[in-house]
Amino acid sequence: MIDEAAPKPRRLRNIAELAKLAGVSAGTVSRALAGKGLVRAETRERIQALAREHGFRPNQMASGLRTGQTGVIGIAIPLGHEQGQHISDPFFMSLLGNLADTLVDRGYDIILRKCLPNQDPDWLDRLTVSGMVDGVLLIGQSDQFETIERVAASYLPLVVWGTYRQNQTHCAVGTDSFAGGQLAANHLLSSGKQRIVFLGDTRGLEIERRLAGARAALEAAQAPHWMEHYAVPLSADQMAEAIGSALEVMDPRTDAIFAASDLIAMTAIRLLHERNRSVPGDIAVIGFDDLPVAEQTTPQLTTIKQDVANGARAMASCLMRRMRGETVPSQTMPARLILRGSA
Amino acid sequence: MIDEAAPKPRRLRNIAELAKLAGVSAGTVSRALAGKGLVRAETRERIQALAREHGFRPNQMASGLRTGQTGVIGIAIPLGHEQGQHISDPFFMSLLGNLADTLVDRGYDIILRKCLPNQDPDWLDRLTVSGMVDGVLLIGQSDQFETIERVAASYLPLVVWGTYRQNQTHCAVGTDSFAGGQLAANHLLSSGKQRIVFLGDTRGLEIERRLAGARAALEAAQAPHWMEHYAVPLSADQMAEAIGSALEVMDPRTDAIFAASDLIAMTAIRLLHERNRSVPGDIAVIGFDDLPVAEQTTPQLTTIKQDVANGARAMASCLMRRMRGETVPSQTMPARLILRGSA
DNA sequence: ATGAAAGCGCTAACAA
DNA sequence: TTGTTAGCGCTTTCAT
Repeated sequence: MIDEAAPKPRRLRNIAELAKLAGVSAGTVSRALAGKGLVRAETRERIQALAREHGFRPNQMASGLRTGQTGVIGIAIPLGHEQGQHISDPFFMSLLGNLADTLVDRGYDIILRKCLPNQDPDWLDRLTVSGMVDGVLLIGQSDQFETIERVAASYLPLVVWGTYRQNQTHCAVGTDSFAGGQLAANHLLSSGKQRIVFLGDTRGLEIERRLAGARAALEAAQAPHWMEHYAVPLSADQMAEAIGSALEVMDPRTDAIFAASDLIAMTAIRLLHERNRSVPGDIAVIGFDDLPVAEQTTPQLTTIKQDVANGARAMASCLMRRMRGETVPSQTMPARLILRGSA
Repeated sequence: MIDEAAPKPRRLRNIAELAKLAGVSAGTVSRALAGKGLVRAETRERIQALAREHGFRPNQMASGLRTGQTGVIGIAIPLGHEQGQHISDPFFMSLLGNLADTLVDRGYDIILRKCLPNQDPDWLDRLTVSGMVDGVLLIGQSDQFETIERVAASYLPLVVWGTYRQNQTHCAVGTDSFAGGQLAANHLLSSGKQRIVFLGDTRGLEIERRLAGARAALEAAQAPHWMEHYAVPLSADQMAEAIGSALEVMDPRTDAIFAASDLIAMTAIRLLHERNRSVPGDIAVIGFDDLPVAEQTTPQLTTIKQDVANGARAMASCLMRRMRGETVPSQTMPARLILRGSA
């Protein structure tokens, strides 16, 4: 049998080949595929049908190069002081998932990058000037405030999840950590707790604000009370150990723990159980984040909720506007107390 | 003051501008920046210093277009039958984190994409022929086995996390789900449990194999026993409801639950507690995945461990070899029983 | 409505 | 060792 009938659907390599097949010029194909109205409807549909049939899609690299737009947003997770090599923080993961959703809805692709500022001081520039992205989202400030400020001074389409400081250059979207800390401490105080231990690594700006908020609440309250503070790493394996030793070292009269994250809170609850200390009877535990798993613990976790869904949308919308050249101010999302069983 | 002293560090837009600044040609700059040995050491270092000083980096789009290599790997999460719009499954997230680590180590960037096959049958081709990626990793097969097979037939650099079926074309790396199911069921049987309920959506290939393995184990055992099966969605909000109603409907003599994931297991344990059924006394619960949180529940979760770290490394290494043109076979990672308190 | 041609920024073959 | 040049695949004036 002669292969005259076979349409020979060899993979089309570029617009020119499709153009030859359609008997038109490359320019026309480009216009047709872009769906612009500058092509006769009949021609456009014929070309689109042909493209579909051959599974052809214009090369995004070439089009990006030509137009100066890539259709890609870079999302970077800076791991400065954090010990672990892994992107493990479930809150960050949840934020990432929400960002992915909202960016996809807006037609953007995502380049995901884990950055290690200690090994590469240029981590942020590397992304912004790579030519691969139209804008950059940072999940967390880590301990890189200065670097972010420097880059933001000359690179507009950059939005960061984290804390806003007076007069900072870069656009930050984040939960009101200070208010969240106040909320947590006030709740503990109003349950009659007075001796609070804070568990978290305050080298992270947000964590530091949570502690500051709690301290402020204690000072505002007219009662005998105090607060201790122990640093706890974010990486899963070292966390339990650090919390365990904090539990050993801390004042035995401690009657409440304010954990900088739900993960820390959950681990603390487990370790307290192992030591036969009841929660919240002996020691109340309050977390931060309100991860989905906060409902799954026993007792269920009382915590300060960060609204990731709205946070992600806010970040995306700020970024879009900055990509258009607008200078958008930072934005703070409210923190909310979620009352469950642990405090 | 005249600005003669100011080095006027205007942003360099391309290699040509840097070349002019260095008094060499664009070609030389390109070679110098690539670190190749075809440039006099002194010249190379001078150029590199200049680039560093001005924060210049070659445009990756242009270089990608020219070389046909992008240095980017696409990671796609297909959500076919899954209801939720969100990339929420913590096991997938954990795999993603590990993949990110190992790919970064190999010098690759990652394009992350959430795919909705029901809304876009071309979801996979869109990524493979975009020209944006050197290879593609799929996190899960969802219900897209046929589509993956079709694409894999003509696109070599594709590796999928999931199940291997006899004679399949595409390269799959995954835990031995069948063996994992056997392991789980045999453990329950050996603890004297006989009436097992399986909780999970068997439209996912891996889930289906876990159930099949458990069934096989039951049949192999010479004992009176049976197994029921209830579908449970992956999305967090609907999961609890589905499990709750399963708990209502199921045979009251049920003495064990085999959950298709740790998340399902944790939710089941919580709901059982709420109904005053003790775990594992009244009902044993065994999970699947061994997420970090499996240690945090009360009681701690007995589960079947999937080795994500090695799984991610295996996927990456298979992909690299396929990108070099080798045809690499599928790979199955062993499942392991992790004994804790819940079963 | 369509074609021709220039050029986005880079790399690599070829020349010198 | 370095410079020159062609061209990766696309979009977009400018002509027609």
